[in-house]
Amino acid sequence: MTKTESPSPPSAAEASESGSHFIREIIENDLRNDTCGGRVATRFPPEPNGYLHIGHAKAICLNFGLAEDFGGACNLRFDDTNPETEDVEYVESIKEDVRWLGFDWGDREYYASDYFDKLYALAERLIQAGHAYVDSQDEAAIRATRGTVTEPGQESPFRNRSPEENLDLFRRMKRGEYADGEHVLRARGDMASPNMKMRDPLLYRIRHARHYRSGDAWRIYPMYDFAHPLSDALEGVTHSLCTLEFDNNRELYDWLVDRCAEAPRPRQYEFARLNLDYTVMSKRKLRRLVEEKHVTGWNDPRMPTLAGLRRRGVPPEAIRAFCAEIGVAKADNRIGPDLLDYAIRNDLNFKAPRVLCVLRPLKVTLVNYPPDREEELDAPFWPHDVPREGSRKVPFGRELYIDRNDFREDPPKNYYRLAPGREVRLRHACVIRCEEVVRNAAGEAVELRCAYDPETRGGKAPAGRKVRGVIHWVSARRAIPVEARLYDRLFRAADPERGEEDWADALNPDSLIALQNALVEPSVAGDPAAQRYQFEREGYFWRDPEDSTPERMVFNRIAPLRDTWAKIEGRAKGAGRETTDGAEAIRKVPGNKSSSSASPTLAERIENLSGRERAHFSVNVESGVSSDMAIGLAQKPEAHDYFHEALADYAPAPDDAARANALANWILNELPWDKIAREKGDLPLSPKALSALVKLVDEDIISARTGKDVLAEMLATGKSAEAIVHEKGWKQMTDPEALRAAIDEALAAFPDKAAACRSGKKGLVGFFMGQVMQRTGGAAKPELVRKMLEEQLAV
RNA sequence: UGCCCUGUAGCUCAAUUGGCAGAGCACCUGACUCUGGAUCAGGGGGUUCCAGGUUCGAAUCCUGGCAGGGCAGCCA
Repeated sequence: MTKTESPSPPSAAEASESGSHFIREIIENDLRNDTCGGRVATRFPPEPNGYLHIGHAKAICLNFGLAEDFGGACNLRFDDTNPETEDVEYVESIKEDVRWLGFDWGDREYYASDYFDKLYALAERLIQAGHAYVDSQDEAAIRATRGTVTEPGQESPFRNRSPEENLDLFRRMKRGEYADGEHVLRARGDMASPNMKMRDPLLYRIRHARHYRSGDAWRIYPMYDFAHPLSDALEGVTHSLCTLEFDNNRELYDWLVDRCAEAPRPRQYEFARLNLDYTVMSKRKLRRLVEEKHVTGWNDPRMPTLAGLRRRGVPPEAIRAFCAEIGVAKADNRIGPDLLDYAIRNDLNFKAPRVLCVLRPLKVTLVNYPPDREEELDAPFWPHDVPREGSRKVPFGRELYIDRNDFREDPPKNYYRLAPGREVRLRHACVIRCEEVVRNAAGEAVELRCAYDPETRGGKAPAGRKVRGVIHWVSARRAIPVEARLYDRLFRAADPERGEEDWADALNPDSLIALQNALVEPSVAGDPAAQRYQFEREGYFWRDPEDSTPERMVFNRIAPLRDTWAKIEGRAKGAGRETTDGAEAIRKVPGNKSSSSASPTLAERIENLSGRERAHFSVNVESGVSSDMAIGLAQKPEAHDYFHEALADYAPAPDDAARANALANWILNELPWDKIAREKGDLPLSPKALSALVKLVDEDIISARTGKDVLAEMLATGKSAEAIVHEKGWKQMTDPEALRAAIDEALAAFPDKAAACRSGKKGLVGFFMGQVMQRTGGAAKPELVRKMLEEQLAV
């Protein structure tokens, strides 16, 4: 028999684990352009002050996955720069979790605390270069002078100390001559920067505290913003991936790397962290759940920690598949628990042998079965559609147990399990009919007296006999009593962190249901502790690694099975079983996407112009451009000047409104102002050169589309429009004969699409436009092509 | 109210960089079945946040708005 788990399910193993996303694209680009030293080095940088959770798994899969995909390596680096919160306990748990997920950091296990000497030396260099200073203001003063998000800060009175004095003070800080908080080392940034992170950020603080690794060697400790980028540089990391909230820190990251590291330098990229519905993910909140005993510990099976998921029985492969499934992007996201369940089931379906376990027993006596008789039925471990072999013997006798849920006194419509007078099949056994219900004083069913049909044993069904329901069961005499723990979402609200009312109030009181009287078939008795099963029709289970003993087995439900009956029934009752009440509503609130607030009218926009802009606006209107564009030009002084220079050059008809508009269009819409501003550069194109280009378009020498290509070429090479058009032979094609040929060619190449288009799929005209433009190297006159295409395709 | 990031199907993401708006999950229907599981086949779902503009053609470019998130720890 093959009961052991196979390494990977066929479906999940194929897909590239880290998917395709913007970071992968960046890396591919860097490799192509050789901007990262021809290699890829990443790192996973946890702070050892808490347990890893499934959100970290996303980061781990990303960093290790990318490194592996590109033949690079991923370091495990502990970002341990805060002695007051960190501990080896966490280091150990983190290492265990990463290993468990299946990643190997080889000998690249690093600690920021191991870099303290090097970091200190870099700090001294920064001081000597005048880039950092010792500030002796107290904490409150520093906070008060930092300004706010809308107001600039003020410079510290200590900001202009000499490098010598700074160095002396810093060294004395290091020697421990000062108390906590007396001085700090700050970067000389810009107290007026719109980015708060650049307002002379703190680099070092005094902390008379014992560090779990460096002991009492240091009295000063670097801040994250200092240690992190420089640790990356020290390790030769090329791509430093972190979550979105560090976006603002990137400017500082670059500032430090620019001053302290050589090429190839690391670069930081940010992605959105994972948010899971019905749970919390921040370390502080998780810690609170533990400390207030809402859960039994960091590894409580309900926790989203990797330790919790592991204890629940979730296979690491399922978590990796889940991470691949959710992707990597920059948009905030919330993921429903169904996706994780899906990943777990998908994995376990191929790994977990099926056995029978009755969760809520209800006695069944087979009245026509001999009291002393007992037999062993052969039952395969795997369903027909899982290509694995193996079976076990299941004891069968006169007295059995079935699940209470599989019997209804008063069955609803479409219920096809057991009910008075009804038949079901016992899985792997035979068909029984419920003849009599025995009740206790309260009127509850305590036993069903049933008749079994010997003709139906071993899966045989006498001709014409159709029994829809199949239920699971165990032998009363031979089944093993066990505890089964059913886990559900920890919170009732989809996003418990949202809203100010105490999130602990949203806890789900039924997140753990411990069934003390469950009964499992005896075949599981000798199995290894890590064996996972599917309890048929119930879900995936394994032994709780903490509480299960051979004498008293305790099973955790890893994930339930999909339950379409529950869905049908829930629908019939109107309300679902669970927590959909307020949860769905809460989920929807933030979305409120459509907002149809009107944008300002033209008049209002003109009204809002400053005096100077208004003057420009008038000039523009006079030169013939539309009000809309006149405003646009007026609001962008560079563009305004550029326009008028170009227009002057575009004579001989300066009063020609069409020409002025064309020019304004090009200047406003096509010139890369954004990029110019970003790179603080000049436009590498004279107004005269542009007006020459516009002239070519106006005179129909080239199409507008080609014009854009020409513009790109001009910006790249600095050549004139005429030269480029001449060189590339980009003159516009207007000859109907030639166009006809290109169109026919395109239509012939995609006959099915042409047919689809003729029969009404209008969108395909665009497709054929693209084809023709491609075939003519972009030279065809588009208006003409479209007209001809539309005629030909009769749309 | 300053700066930054982000808005594509119910959810998570694509869309070869301006040329047919797609996939997985979820949902619905059917088939199969000794698991109401799995599998298979099919289906519904879209104002690509909004409004303008450029273009033969815009999810993609431009302008203006709206919404959500982040930033004012001597945390990371």
